[in-house]
Amino acid sequence: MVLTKTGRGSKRQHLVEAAAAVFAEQGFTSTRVADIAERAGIGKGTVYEYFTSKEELLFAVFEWIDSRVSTRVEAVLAEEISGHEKLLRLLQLGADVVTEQVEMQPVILDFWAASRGNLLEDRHREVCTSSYHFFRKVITDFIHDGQRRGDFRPEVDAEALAATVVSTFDGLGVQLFFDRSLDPHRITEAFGRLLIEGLTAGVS
Amino acid sequence: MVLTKTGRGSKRQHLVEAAAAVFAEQGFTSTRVADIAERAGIGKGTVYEYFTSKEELLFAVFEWIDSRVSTRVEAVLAEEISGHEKLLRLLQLGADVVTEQVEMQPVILDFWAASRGNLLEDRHREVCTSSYHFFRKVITDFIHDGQRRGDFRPEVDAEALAATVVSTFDGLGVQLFFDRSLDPHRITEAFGRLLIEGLTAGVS
Amino acid sequence: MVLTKTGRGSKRQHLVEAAAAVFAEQGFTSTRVADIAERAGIGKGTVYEYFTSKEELLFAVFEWIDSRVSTRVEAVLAEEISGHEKLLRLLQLGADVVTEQVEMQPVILDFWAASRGNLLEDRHREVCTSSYHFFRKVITDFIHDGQRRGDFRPEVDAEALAATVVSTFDGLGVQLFFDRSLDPHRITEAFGRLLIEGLTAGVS
Amino acid sequence: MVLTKTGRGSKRQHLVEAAAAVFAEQGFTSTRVADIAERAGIGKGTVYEYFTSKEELLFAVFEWIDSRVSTRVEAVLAEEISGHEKLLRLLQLGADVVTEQVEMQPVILDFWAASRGNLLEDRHREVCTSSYHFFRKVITDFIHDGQRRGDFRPEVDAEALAATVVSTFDGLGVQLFFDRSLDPHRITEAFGRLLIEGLTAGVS
DNA sequence: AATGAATGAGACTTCATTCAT
DNA sequence: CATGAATGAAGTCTCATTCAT
Repeated sequence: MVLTKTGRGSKRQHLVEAAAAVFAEQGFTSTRVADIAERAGIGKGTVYEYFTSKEELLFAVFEWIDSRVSTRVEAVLAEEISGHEKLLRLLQLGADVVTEQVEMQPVILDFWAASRGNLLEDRHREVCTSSYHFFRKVITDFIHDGQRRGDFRPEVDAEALAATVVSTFDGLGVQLFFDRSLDPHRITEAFGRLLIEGLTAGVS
Repeated sequence: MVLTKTGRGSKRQHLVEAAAAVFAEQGFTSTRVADIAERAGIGKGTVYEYFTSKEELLFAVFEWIDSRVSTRVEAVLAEEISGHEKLLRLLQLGADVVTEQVEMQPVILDFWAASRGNLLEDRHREVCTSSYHFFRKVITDFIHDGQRRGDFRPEVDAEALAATVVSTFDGLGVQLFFDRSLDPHRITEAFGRLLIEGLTAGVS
Repeated sequence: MVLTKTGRGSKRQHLVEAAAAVFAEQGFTSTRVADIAERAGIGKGTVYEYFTSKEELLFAVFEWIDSRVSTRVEAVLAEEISGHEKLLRLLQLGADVVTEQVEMQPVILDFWAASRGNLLEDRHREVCTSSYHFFRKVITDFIHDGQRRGDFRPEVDAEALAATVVSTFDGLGVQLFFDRSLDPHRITEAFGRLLIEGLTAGVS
Repeated sequence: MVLTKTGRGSKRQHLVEAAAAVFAEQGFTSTRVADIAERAGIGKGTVYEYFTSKEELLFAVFEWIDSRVSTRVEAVLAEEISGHEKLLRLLQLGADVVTEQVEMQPVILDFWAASRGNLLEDRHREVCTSSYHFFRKVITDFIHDGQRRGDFRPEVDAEALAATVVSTFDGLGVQLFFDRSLDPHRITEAFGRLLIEGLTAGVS
């Protein structure tokens, strides 16, 4: 491995990605710290130079996955396109993420599940909650924006709809993980049609 | 404990419910078989008279939870009410279930998560897949029915919508588990409005 | 099973034989009391009506095996034949027993092994010791008899030779158990030639 | 414990010897891995750094015992002495080994017994068989040698006699273990006289 | 006498974590 | 910084034995 110019940060990141891969393949519980170290090409003890525990690594992996999605979402939001266009792009992104991340899904399931019977239970909840907050806020703001501009129907319950959207993609990720015969883009399209209609129906 | 007249079957069920409670509280991994036995008021070894492993118990719990929902869904489907009414009742049921089952949610998360790195991985997937199949079929049939009767728009992609509905409630269950500030009925209502509009817009 | 007229004794014996068969097949440690009960066609709890423990059953099996050999040995001793003839018959019997009992050998090995780390350790030793005593005495007496009659050389150490004979057949049983390519009759014949020569050389 | 200069290999050997001692005292079944660790002065988990299972340890102990005898036998064979002298030395060695190893005998009994009802059954058999092969071959070769040189009678069945010798010492080990009143040297002497006579009688 | 459901002691083994090098 | 040998806590599961029926 040639990581000469890499600083501490990137080695940590290297470890996060190795952990993500192994967690995804074997599941959190079945993964031994030694497996991660091996995958990362380092010694078992070295893992503890970067993370205080296996669980901490799970947090880091979850946050990494989460941040990658956030980044992509923010990129779409920053695009200078119409609200309608942006909605389509966001839905498209959701379908893409769900599709690309099927193999990473078990890590998310592990993170969710690990929240019980654990000293870090509260932190789990916080991380999840704040992630949900972020995504809901993005969508809520987006809807409010559209409503302000007169693109979306004003009577729509933006918060509730945002929660629905987040739920749908979350649930789709799970469902797809277990049943690969599903077509996320087709499903997203159907959902998108519902959304667009619901948001714009009757609007000029 | 008074279980005098209960046969072997109900003792098993008694155990399933004890396990469900403990799994929900402590999480699958943190639960020791002894905890379940204690909760059920029996000896540790007795658990193995009814289940071959702790994992088998998780299966049983999941199937129990799953079947309780199925039963309620089927009860609604059997009601002699209009398609529109039935849709509302199903959504209502979804919100109810999600609300009532928040405390059971971790068991579902555990079951999902337990599917990786496990000899029973395939069985996990099968159980999940067939559960999804069932719920999607229920909704697909329901939509098709409505389309046949002219209640719903014929161009709607029933399968995709069914997957959406299932995803939404699955995701809502998760989201609610982490963030109790959410109001599932309000969210369901917003989603329901979308659905109804999407299904019936433009239909006489 | 038709055991109508059989008294308690024969049911016990029935159990001993069932245990012998299962011990021989699976080894003492790997045998569960339930296996024995099943083989005997009775309930698991019933075993304890006849034997106080699994170990007690092992004793009974060993003693049964041992007594069957003793009986055969005594039958040969009772025959009215010359000392030389009798010696041949005894050797023949040894080879036969070893051959017939290969499949029972593991029970003997289990019994020997079970003597350590056991509350009944002393009893194990006693049973083994007395069995050895018996067989050595038989041979010692036989040699002394022959010496008295002038058939065998008087300077032969009867006790030591008896121990040798017992050792040889014991060891042959073990060796044959592991290596079925051995021919016990051929080996016994070679040993017998040694013995006869050693006992009779130089005697008229 | 001062093991500073000892490499990994000798630590393993240290463990083998600790295991041998504990197995001999308590028997394989009654020995807990923790007992061995304690005797070796290491942690329980450390045992598994060197051996994959308790059974594997039993193999190692058996092979160690076996190899020690082999080494001594080979040393005698390498001595530059007459065939007759060598035979005496081998018999003497057998008696010595049996005497010195009485306390180790239960380990051998355990190893023999452990061969049944076990996934490693075949390996048990192989190890025993090859040990027997070795010792029989040593004796067979020795007899053939003597026959070639005209020291031993040519009509003697070398293989059968070799099996007899091995059996005798095996059996003597067992018998002595249970009955310490026996004198192995006296018995060996009696057996030796038989052997020598049988091998050399009538030869110049 | 016969049964088998219930029991709980007990042991192997795993693996996250530590720490001396 | 890096390592991996050492550790011991912890938990699943087995099974001999009991005992109410």
